[in-house]
Amino acid sequence: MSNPTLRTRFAPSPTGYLHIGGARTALFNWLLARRLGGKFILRIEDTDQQRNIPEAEAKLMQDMRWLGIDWDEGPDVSGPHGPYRQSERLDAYRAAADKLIDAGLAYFAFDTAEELDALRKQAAAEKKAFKYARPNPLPSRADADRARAAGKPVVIRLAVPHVEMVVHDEILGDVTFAAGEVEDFVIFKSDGFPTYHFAVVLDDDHMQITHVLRAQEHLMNTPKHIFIQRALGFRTPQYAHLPLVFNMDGSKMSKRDKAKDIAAGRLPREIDVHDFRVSGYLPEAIVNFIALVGWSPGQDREKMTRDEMTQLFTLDRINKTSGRFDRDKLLAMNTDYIAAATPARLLSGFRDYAAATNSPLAALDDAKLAAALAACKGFRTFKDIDTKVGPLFAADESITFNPDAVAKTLAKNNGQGYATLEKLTPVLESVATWTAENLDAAIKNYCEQNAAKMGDVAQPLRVALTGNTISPSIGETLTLLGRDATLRRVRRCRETRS
RNA sequence: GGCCCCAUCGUCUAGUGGUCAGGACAUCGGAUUUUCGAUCCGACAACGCGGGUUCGAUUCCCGCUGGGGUCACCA
Repeated sequence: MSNPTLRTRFAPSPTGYLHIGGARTALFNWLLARRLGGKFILRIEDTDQQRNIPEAEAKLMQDMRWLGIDWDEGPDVSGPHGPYRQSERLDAYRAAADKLIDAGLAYFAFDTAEELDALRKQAAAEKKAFKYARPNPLPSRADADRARAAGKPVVIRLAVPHVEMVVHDEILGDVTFAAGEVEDFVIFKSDGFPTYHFAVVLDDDHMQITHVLRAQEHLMNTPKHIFIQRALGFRTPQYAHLPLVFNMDGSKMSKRDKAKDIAAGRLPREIDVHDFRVSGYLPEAIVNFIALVGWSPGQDREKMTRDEMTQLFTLDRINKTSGRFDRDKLLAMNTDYIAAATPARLLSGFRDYAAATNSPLAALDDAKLAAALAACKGFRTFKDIDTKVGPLFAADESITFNPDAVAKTLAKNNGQGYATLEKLTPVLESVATWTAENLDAAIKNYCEQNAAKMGDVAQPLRVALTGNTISPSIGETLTLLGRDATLRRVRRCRETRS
């Protein structure tokens, strides 16, 4: 079952990083294309001059590549149906609009924003739905020129036929809109740019898109798009509207959440793909997780490689129900992926993470880093590595002692912890070969001779060496730190006793 | 408010005209443990309500309720 003529696309507008919801839309389009041997196209929808952000396009592409979602045609790889940026296709949009005007299928309108606003308010006051009233006769080109000369805004509206419209949706089934539901909407803005509706339809036709998978919030736009297609004589692609994804509390996942979290003194939630990268997630875990929000291969399958998903993906297994983004489950999945990753993948994954952050471990060579990663068995994200072993590779002076940790492990019982450090120093100094095994053995031996529990020794040591109670197992910790630094830090810690 | 979509554990979901309604995450309990992770074992937990259709509905139909989306010269 393959379909080489199948073409899907992802068409983000360049307003920032790739949103996690957008990533899912991109993934589903990609999955379908890969499943059926079709093509996946990336197109940049930059018709809103106000909102475009220069860096955004590059970021979007970087995030997609990071997730492993690659495209066959796009702004940077070109292809037979370009250009793949809407701002570079203005002539085509204008020509099409002209054609519609000439055919009487679209017409000029000169209303100001204020006038429209007033009409809408009035309709609302009368509890009626506002529908733009088509003038009769339609304004001529001369009228448009006069309006322009008079400084009025000139837009083009589609003359929408008064007929029922049935949208065939691959996920939702047939959705019917009564005649008159769709008003004469704007297809060309007064700034000379097409609206989204007009541009998508022209682009999808031009790029021979056969399947449009997009978020369900576009469902109400679909009749508009089909009306444009009919006016232009285009065929209609297959539509599939994906269920929405929300926060756990049911609210929209928005970049604003981050600002809200910061304002509330919380750690900002991850919203963009890039945020998850910075938080230390593995892209394959993210891809697996987002695929499962709104889609399921059945048979209780959850863990899947990209290839497995590609084999299993079908439109008829996409759900209609909207979902919530369960970060706990993502974290658990990431933990599993990390546990299952090869040392080499962990290494490359961490390098990737470090490139996007200011990880204190960025400067380590591969051998050191691999050792650090191995010492942290059971970690959940790459960020955990930073907190767990970061202090071991920082300068001695940068170690600050957590007061709670000091109180609990060192100062308690008249400074028992400090006393332990003192007694332990010669033990450590006498370890002939500084390996995790030897150090563990020496410390265990010390515990036995002094009737101490492992925690009584390990915890004071941890605090002395890192300022905190978190580090790999004590032998690993000492090995990663090295003999000299260990003895230095123990001394330094005892000297700081207040 | 108009239009449209949706409805299985707290969450993501599997599933069937007759099932002990399954899995995963979370939660709770226990085990393990030198910290934080992690790991192991166990438990709790769902078919929104009301009508039909049917020998029998969680499953099919209708209504209700609830949730959501959308009503721009944004995409």
